[in-house]
Amino acid sequence: MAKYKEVANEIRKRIKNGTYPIKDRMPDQTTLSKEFHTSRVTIKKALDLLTVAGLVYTIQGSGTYIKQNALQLAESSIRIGQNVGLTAQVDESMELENKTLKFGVRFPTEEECEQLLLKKEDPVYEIDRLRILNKQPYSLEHSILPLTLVPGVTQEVLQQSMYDYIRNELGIVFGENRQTIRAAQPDELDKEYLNCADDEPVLEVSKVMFTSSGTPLEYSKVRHRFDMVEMSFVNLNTELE
Amino acid sequence: MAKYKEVANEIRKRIKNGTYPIKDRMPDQTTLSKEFHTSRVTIKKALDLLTVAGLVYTIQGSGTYIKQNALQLAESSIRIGQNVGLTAQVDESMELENKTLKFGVRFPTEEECEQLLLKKEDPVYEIDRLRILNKQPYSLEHSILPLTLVPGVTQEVLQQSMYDYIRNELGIVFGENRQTIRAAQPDELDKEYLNCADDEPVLEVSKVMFTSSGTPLEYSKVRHRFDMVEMSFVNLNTELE
DNA sequence: TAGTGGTCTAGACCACCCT
DNA sequence: GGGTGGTCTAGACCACTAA
Repeated sequence: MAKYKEVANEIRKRIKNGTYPIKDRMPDQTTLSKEFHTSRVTIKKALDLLTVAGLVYTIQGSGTYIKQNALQLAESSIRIGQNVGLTAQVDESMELENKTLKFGVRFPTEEECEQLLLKKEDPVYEIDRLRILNKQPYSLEHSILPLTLVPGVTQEVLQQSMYDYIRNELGIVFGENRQTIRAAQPDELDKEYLNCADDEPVLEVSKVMFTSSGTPLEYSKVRHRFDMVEMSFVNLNTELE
Repeated sequence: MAKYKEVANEIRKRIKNGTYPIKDRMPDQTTLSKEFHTSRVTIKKALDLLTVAGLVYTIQGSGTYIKQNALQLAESSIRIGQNVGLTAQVDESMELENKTLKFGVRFPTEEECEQLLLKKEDPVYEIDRLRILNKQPYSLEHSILPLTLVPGVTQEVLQQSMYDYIRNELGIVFGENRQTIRAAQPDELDKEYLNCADDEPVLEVSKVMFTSSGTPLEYSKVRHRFDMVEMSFVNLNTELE
């Protein structure tokens, strides 16, 4: 473990246990560098980590201060880049079932070419799955994946986790993803599989997943019953420049 | 402008204009430090910026590489922490009108106390506004703000921008915010003001806005017609650790 | 084994806040 | 003017990759 991460963790502990009281000013960087037997640059890198994590903030010429909501953050598992997820999380006690509705190969549509940076002749998998949580219909997932990037998909893979297969079997490292969320009226599939009445909407999440090298890997649209999920995230530093 | 930011901008330009081709390896850090007449540490800080921005990625022992989707990012205005917003952006040519439906003062509910870290005796403003875009009902906004933090709100402020008032008149610097998005069936207010039919859902966005020092400033719920908005964001580095 | 990125140091100078 | 954070340097060592 790098020293600046160790220092950051130690300071995080101190904030959590009250050694550095909320809203107080922290010891200055020079003092900290002496205490931790390290250079000031290393202290600065540690404090940068905590700043991005939302625990502290600095004012040049004044000092480093603890945020008032630091304790909430120290408790939770929110981390940089990891701050997006379905609130209705699936935990150990829940039973998740996959039902494959469609599994085929075809050429991509124009929209899919654009999203996945493909040519018209690059074949893709088209996969429709119904996710069932505790015997209740949970979501309808429509996924498009380039055949050349993600080869060897089988019915068995679809029953398990597609992402586990991509990560563990194919050795692909995930990078960023882009999502768009909207509310929508239920269509025929929603009514059939999610048991939506005419006036029961769905929350639709479109996502493009990229590898760490920036290659588009998957374009998916997931539809949820409106009463089954909500999406939460933290938006940092809206006042940059 | 700090030197590492200048270097980052120059490298960004080179990626954009093709000096460093997509998916190629960049010159190594030592070479770059000589070219820019600076230290390697400064080059590293510049590359860190570009990494967070999603333009490049590094593999220790191997090199620094350009991401395949770097060009899309270089074009767009997406920045760190700024990567969340309504897709239906309001630009200059659009006409935005505010209609105040309710403007009152009261004590907070239990939920509001929890979200805003208030005591039961701390009074709050309760504000309901209808936003009208190009003569079309756009959103219904319900806001709760602590009276002691945001004093002096007037009808005139509500007609203009509340955030401008908080920033410019009160000198408060915004920090992070937390949002939750869900789909919902229309209620009576939605039907009256957003012209929702019974089967036309709304997209509801709950938000808690914090100051830079981490004090909760505003708790709001905004409801949109399902066909007027969608929310987009970029989720970075899902594979940390 | 050679090349490359990751980290760390000690000291320096500057910009900014506060009194 | 004194204190504090932001930046920068030159050099060093380590960890990892790739051949």
